[in-house]
Amino acid sequence: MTPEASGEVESPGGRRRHRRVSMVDVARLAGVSAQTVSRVSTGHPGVVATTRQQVLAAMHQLGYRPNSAARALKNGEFRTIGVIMFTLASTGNSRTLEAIASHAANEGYAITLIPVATPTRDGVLGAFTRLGELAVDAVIIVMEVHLLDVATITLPPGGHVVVVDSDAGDRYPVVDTDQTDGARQAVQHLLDLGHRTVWHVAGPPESFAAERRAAAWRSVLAAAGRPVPPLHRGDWSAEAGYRAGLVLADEPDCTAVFAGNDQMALGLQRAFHDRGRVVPRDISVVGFDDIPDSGSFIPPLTTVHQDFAEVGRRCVLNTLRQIRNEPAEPGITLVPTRLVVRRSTAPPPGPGA
Amino acid sequence: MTPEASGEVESPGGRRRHRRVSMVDVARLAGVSAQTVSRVSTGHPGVVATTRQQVLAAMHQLGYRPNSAARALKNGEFRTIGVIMFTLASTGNSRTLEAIASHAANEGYAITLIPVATPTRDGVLGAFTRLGELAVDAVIIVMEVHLLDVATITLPPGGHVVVVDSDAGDRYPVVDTDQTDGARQAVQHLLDLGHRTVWHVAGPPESFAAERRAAAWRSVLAAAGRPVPPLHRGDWSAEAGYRAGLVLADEPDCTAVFAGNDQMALGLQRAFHDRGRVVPRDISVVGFDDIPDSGSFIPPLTTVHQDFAEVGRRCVLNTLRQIRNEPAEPGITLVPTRLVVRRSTAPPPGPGA
DNA sequence: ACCGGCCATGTTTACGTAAACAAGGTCCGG
DNA sequence: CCGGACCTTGTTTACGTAAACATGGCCGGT
Repeated sequence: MTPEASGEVESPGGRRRHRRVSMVDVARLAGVSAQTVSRVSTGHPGVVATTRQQVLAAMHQLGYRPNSAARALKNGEFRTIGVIMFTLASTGNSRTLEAIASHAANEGYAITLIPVATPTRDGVLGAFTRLGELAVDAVIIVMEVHLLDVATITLPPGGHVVVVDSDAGDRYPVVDTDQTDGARQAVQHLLDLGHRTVWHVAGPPESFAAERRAAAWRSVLAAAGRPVPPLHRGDWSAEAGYRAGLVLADEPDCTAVFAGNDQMALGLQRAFHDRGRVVPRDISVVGFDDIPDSGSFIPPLTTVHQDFAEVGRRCVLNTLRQIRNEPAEPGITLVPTRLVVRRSTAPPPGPGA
Repeated sequence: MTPEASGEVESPGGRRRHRRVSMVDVARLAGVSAQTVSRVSTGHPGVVATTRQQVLAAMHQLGYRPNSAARALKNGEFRTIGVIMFTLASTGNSRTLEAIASHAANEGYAITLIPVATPTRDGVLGAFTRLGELAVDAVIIVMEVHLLDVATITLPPGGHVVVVDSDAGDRYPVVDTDQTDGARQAVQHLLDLGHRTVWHVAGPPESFAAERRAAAWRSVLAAAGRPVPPLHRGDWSAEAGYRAGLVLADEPDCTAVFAGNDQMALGLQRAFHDRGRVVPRDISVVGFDDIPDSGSFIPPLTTVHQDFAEVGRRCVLNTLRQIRNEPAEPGITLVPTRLVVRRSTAPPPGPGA
């Protein structure tokens, strides 16, 4: 409650820009040189214990904090990783970001978030242009949309880039969920239950993830010699899933649907409910993502669990390897998925029902 | 990593240490002084057009990018805002962060994300300790949990702080959704439909938002002279809502429930569905947040819409005012809410059912 | 005891930028 | 035709830190 508890060297003239405490101030108080303060500050060995204590005491008394700008200028590194994201609205992106941030923090790195508000080519290029002058040592690009070829983008400083959820050829390391295997598990699960085939409501065609899941769906059906029903498209939203569901509900031989994500699965379930098609008795639904709510859908959704935390962890790992000039995992790092079976899937209705 | 300080590995065969292009390099190429390059770089007036063109050409040719560390050191400002968040898992936090990031970007500020992984007192204090050396001009604290009094926290550099969704007394400016009015609208809507009273499933007691919503719920009922049913608690999760719903479904005179957020409302709906209580015929449900999925719940959820984008905008506004030493909006800035009526609410069942 | 080496600490310097000051040129009025 | 205001460009300096180099004291071996 006291606005100024311990009156310090703070200028009494009001809110005047009080100069920060620097190493020189600490050095003067401790009776040593600035270099010794630097050694203590960086944990450098070769400072005798008594001196170290004096310096630490002086630091504490003055409230000394290292100036990261000066450090960055001197060392040529910012201990900061830039993260470029198109939106935080999707569960996947925000969970990945959270994992990136916390793992980076563990390694002593801060995260600078670079939002690309408008997912247009110009918006992206503008962000990359400004990137060069950003105080970052490396960049993680979370690009779920292939608006432009990542390989054509100008390099950020130092050329340290890791790409998530995208396709960068072999130019940059890529970390991604194993979309293909996840979709395979989903479709296989439905086939194993006895469904003749599986319908698919895919995400938008500009999404890499949507394309991979759709391709896997097609290939599993083809491999099993099953007919491939017409593909339905949504935009990841529950509303789009609902619209697709209204159409699918009228397809008499549609008994199993693999939705591109959980939100569209939610819309599907509502459409089937509205049309009187009971899930899973009449029709089975599988989602993708395993968002926290999906266990509380009506009925609880069988879905493919994505390990966003692991994706974030591997991103940071790869990024730090690049920064340290260690060999990064080349090519693409795939994070495995896991099918979570709940209550939205069942064998198809018997023919003599 | 070995802590040995010998690590001066300057491998001559390896790739050259590609030193960054500085103003001096540009100056040399353009045949001017470094100061002139600086003037062009900062858009300073007083450089004749022909000279400016030469400098710009040289910059372009060399791929010059200003070194933000040197700028920060010189100017004493980083053009960066730190954002402290406890979790990105909640819709509200990630949407708020996104709005903060995009508005800050519009003003030429970057966002540094500071995650507090463990919401313990030590975790928080640790984050604040490290804060002092972070390259930020101001800090926005999104603290939905009152683990410790914000007022007791040591000041970040410059003392520029804006708090979201919390209670900082009058020490720092606060921006928050108008929780009280939102909850009032929800409860009033149910009373207006003819319900005798409204039950409430609140968020955890350590959440400011949960407490405000519960208090408003109580006060509206009291003002209307209605009985106040026992309070149920959840942890914001759909699963907690489900558990509360199983209990409430057995309360014969429970015809209307106000859930502390949409996810708990989702759980409530599933519990009522499992218990054969039809929403909204037998029982009405109102949520809070208006997450994108809530329009696709079964039935579509009536809920209180929060304008997270506006919260983020006001945060940045207030923060920049502080940085610029302009008078900030004092006290608390409340962002209004809006009731979105969908299909989970209806008049109570008639007595002669 | 002497010398060489090692250890703790001090001094110098450079990182890239931009404010402050300096210098040279132009132009206009008197 | 000269003085001074103004305009463009150059030079100096400082921001805070840490590597590189310098210094001086202590200790052990011969």
